[in-house]
Amino acid sequence: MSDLKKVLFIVGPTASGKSQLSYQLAKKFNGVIVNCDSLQVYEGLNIGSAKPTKTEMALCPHYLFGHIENGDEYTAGRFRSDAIRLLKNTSHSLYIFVGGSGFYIKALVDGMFEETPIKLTIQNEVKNMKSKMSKEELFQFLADRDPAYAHNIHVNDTYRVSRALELVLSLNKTMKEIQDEFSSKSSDFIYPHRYLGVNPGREVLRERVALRLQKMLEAGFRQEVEKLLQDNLKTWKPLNSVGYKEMQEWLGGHRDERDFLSEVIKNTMRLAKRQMTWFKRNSEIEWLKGPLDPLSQKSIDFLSRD
RNA sequence: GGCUCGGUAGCUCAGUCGGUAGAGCAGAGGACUGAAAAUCCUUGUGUCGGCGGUUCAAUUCCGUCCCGAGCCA
Repeated sequence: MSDLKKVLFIVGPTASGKSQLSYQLAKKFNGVIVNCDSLQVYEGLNIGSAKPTKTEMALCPHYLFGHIENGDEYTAGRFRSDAIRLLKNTSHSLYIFVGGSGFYIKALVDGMFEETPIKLTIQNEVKNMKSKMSKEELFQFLADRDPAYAHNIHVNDTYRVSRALELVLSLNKTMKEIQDEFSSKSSDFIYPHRYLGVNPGREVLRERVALRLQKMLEAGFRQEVEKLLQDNLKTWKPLNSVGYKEMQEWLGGHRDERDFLSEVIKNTMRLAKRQMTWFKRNSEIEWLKGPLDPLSQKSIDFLSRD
């Protein structure tokens, strides 16, 4: 019955007006909203992640928002399986995936290899190497086992070097072999889909980001982070993301309010840029300057047909 | 009004014993296969304040003017 279901992706940089567009389209074409943002999946990250409010969520069904407990780890792979399960197990005709996490969207549409749990011994081995070797030595160690993948990444990117080492040592295969093994299987993502992109341009975006940050503070962003810190989540990785990181520094007395504001705006703009780098590569995206721009006939046809 | 110190990239500044200049930050571009709002890479032409003078050659020396800061009247 999957042929009755279709998927619309609404992508674009943070604060571009994606949500607004998604609500208009959900209403007009009777769609449901699915989250495609790596932070909004967490239960306790509401204000700072710009998650839709309760009022907004009441407008139509929402999925994959806040379904992960604080302190838990989430990944692109889990997002992919959550999204596929959702598509299989529910029966709406239009799923509107909204969010700025390009990696998650790619994982969903293009697929990913099966999750491989990394044995504790290997985790420790890599951790150990990381602390004892220089990053050049660590990189060389990977390059000896997987020259092709090492060629793709940079010596300084110890995050990717370590991750690749864990996989290569666990499976005793190169990254390319691991990835190829996957591509020989067909993707589960079989639904007809289209992409709409919203990007108002840098200047407008900067204003929107600044305004949104003010609103976040008024809505209690400080208190949200204070509570997370009380719950002993200081080292939880999502709290290292834009806004949450700077808020911790402000609360800890390492910045004042002015400094906090300018730093968050700057880092949000950088995030927007990285998000756009991801989306520019996808030539299927139909770009709008704002949520009120008219859609192309092709998109309207896609959304209208049953 | 006099004296002193400054005026070099969007910002803060370095430098050239005369051969047209470079750092940090900001900005821009990019990569991305389980932290992705993360992680990482690449990227600096600017009337060296204006106008004259000396010189083969001036951002650099000299004169003068403009602007800023400070001190003295």
